[in-house]
Amino acid sequence: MALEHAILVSLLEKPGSGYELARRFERSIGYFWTATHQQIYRVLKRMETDGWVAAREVPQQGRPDKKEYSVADLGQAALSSWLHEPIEPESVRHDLAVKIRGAAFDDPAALVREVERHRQVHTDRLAHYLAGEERDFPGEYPAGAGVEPDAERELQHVVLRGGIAYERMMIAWLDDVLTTLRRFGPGR
Amino acid sequence: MALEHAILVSLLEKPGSGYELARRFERSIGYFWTATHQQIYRVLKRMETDGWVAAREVPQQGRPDKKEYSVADLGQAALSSWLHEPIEPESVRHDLAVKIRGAAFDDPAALVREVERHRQVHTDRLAHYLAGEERDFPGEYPAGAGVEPDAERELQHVVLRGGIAYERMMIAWLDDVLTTLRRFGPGR
DNA sequence: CGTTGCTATGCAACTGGTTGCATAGCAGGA
DNA sequence: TCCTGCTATGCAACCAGTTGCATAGCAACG
Repeated sequence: MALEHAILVSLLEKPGSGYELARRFERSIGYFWTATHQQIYRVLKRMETDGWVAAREVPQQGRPDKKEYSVADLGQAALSSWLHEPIEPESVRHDLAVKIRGAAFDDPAALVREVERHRQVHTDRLAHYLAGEERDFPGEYPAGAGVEPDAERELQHVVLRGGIAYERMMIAWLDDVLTTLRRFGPGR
Repeated sequence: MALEHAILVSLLEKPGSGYELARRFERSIGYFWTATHQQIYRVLKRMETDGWVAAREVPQQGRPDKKEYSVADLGQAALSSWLHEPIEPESVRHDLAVKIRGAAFDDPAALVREVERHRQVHTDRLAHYLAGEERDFPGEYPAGAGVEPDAERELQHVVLRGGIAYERMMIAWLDDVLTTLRRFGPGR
């Protein structure tokens, strides 16, 4: 399980409340790890009792108070030991691939719309990533010349580049899928 | 949930026992949908009581008997209706991306080995896919000239091409990650 | 003043997936 | 003969993740 660790990383990058974390999981972090707010609150509570994070009541004006969490020493240690133990390359789950192979026993042409919809989602995500890269990492080259560069920033960037590469690959593949599907007439 | 549907597709491609399905989920299907044998047996039993699949006792020589499952009409209908309803583009979970961003708060250089290990796994999978493509789809071109081509075969191929594209993308990205990681010295 | 909507947190029930363990047939080698 | 190993199936307990619902503060709008 890596939700705890994803939360630790996010809180190290910037402390925040459960609510704020949930919002981050809808955006940047959410592109490689998803979690609902219920899950986050539950895990956060467990992490607090385990001493991984410390909570601080923050009164706010114009909105309800919040509990701002930050990483405690135990949490830092837990993250560190997790980083040092090997993990298995993630197991993939592609519903769409199941559908595509299943379409052979139904109506291949009927999948075209669905695949086009997915393609649109990936195109949107790519545009969103590229905008984020433009905004947060302008004028940076993969092989920058600076001595001892900023690790946090560079590593965020390389993860983002991974997202970009993934979306580009998906779009190209979905085009391949569409070409293939369109070779079959309607009906079975 | 798509495990039921993945099983239906697999059984339509070729009927088989729970054990055989479990083995398939370790290979071809397993590359876009994972499942353990326990999960498969449990779901298979439910599918049988729901009338989605039919079981047939097959006595074997030299090994225990097996229950061979094949898809029933209700299962075919269930698959068809699933194929026609839209699904959300899958939520990704990349432990490695969490680790990479987390490495900024620990020791970036210590991740090099782990990333190299992952790169090796993806290289192996790519080789495995390419060998399978060579074996099962020799001398085929993306835009084949045949009229009314074999849907099952072509759709299996396009899914395989997706796997190949994914592995190539991952290898290239992991190289990018390694280059980035190596710019940081050991220790924090 | 009531409604809508955003921030902020949480419980309870359920479903899907994992892990550990158990059983049994049979083959082949030590 | 016993042990290892592969085929084949399954139970029980647990853990992670989802869904539905509930509450509450406060702002802005009509």
